[in-house]
Amino acid sequence: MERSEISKAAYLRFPVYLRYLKAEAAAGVEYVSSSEIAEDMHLSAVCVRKDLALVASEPGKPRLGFAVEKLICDLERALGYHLKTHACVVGAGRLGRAFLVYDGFEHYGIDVVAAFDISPAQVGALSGKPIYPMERLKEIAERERVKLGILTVPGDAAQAACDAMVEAGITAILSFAPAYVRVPEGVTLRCEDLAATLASLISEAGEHH
Amino acid sequence: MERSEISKAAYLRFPVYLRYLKAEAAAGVEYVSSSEIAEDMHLSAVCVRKDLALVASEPGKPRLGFAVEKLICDLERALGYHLKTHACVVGAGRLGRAFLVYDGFEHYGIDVVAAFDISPAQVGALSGKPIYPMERLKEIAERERVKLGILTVPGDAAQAACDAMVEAGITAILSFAPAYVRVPEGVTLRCEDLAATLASLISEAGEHH
DNA sequence: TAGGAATCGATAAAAAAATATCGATTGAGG
DNA sequence: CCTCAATCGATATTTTTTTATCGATTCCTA
Repeated sequence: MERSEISKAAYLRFPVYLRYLKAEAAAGVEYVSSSEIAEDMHLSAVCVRKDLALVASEPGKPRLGFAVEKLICDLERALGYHLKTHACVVGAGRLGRAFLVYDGFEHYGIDVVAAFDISPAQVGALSGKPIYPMERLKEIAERERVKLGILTVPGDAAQAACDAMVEAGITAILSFAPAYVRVPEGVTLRCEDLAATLASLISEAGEHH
Repeated sequence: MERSEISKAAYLRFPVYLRYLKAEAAAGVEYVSSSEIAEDMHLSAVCVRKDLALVASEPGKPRLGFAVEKLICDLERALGYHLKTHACVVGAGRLGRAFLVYDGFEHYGIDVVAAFDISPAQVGALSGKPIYPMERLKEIAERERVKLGILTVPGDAAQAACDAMVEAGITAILSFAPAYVRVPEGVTLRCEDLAATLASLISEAGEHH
């Protein structure tokens, strides 16, 4: 993949550019310059130019800037949104069910096909998406070629659930469980600590004087 | 605040250390060395030592390492979890309601006091937490000294809701709305694009060969 | 049609962060 | 009680990321 040349930090900015550009496109803007983007997004213009140079399929035009629609396509391609991936939710609590029925994933090439829960009370379906008992995780995940798992169980159940996901062949896990979990080599784990994110936001805001 | 000397990247690692240490503490471990942490967390030992040196109130002991309990306290203090902050949820959909009743925030010094929604159908309460109509946002936020807002509305309502939050005196916003929103100077905004996070996870995992 | 203003992209410099190296310290084992 | 092995913390180096500078390009306007 040629993306290895793209810096990690830049990669994290891409989704933000994408949203910005979509907002501009919706407003009827055809061309946008690095300087404009930089100003609106509170970034340095040079940084924006460098980032865009990494993904833009055709160079920006002096005096005009970049074609918005074109840039959106380039970004989506660079981000891999044109690829289709099956995902599942493990832990059908409030948060898990929110993910299960959230319809915003499809634009990103992600299809949440099912949820799993250890409690029989949760088993059933929600908005047409099935909720299975945990025992069927491996069977369904293999059948549906699920490679991505969203972990939304209580902290004390996190490690066991995580192990089950790995066992089921899931290779990328996004965990919202408030616990430290280990995964074997070859499995990508990202932990989203919502409370910690909030807390860091507070201290960031506190620095604004 | 003396935290300005702490690197941004290190600050992001602190919550992960904290979780790890709590897991160790729960397992009865009293002392832990940088090398152990590094190995378990897939980091460089030097990096861990440097990070811990930033927060540890007393130096680590050669041959033993750091006192786990002590380190937990130091990290929590550095992260500001001992301060109390009031937060509110704007948008009482599935995701918003999940945040409203989530009981994991208190350990981080965050108290979610209420939710707001534009739809009268959502108004009421959930697990003792009130859900008010949007019109009362300013009144309640000011009364309860709410400085932190969690934005969980549909994309097309995001900017308006965000403006209302700013108007109500909220200075830090964590947005889960799939849209690009602008905030005035002095307001801290963090966007959590769940779908984009998932998508980035996929491509990260895809690089593992 | 020609000048000018603003943008681009490339190269270079600066800043930040991660990693490596090394002597000093200290608890454990003989 | 003394040696050994492992850890710490500090300094130095490398790598990564961001910011600055500058000539070339090209679209708008007169």
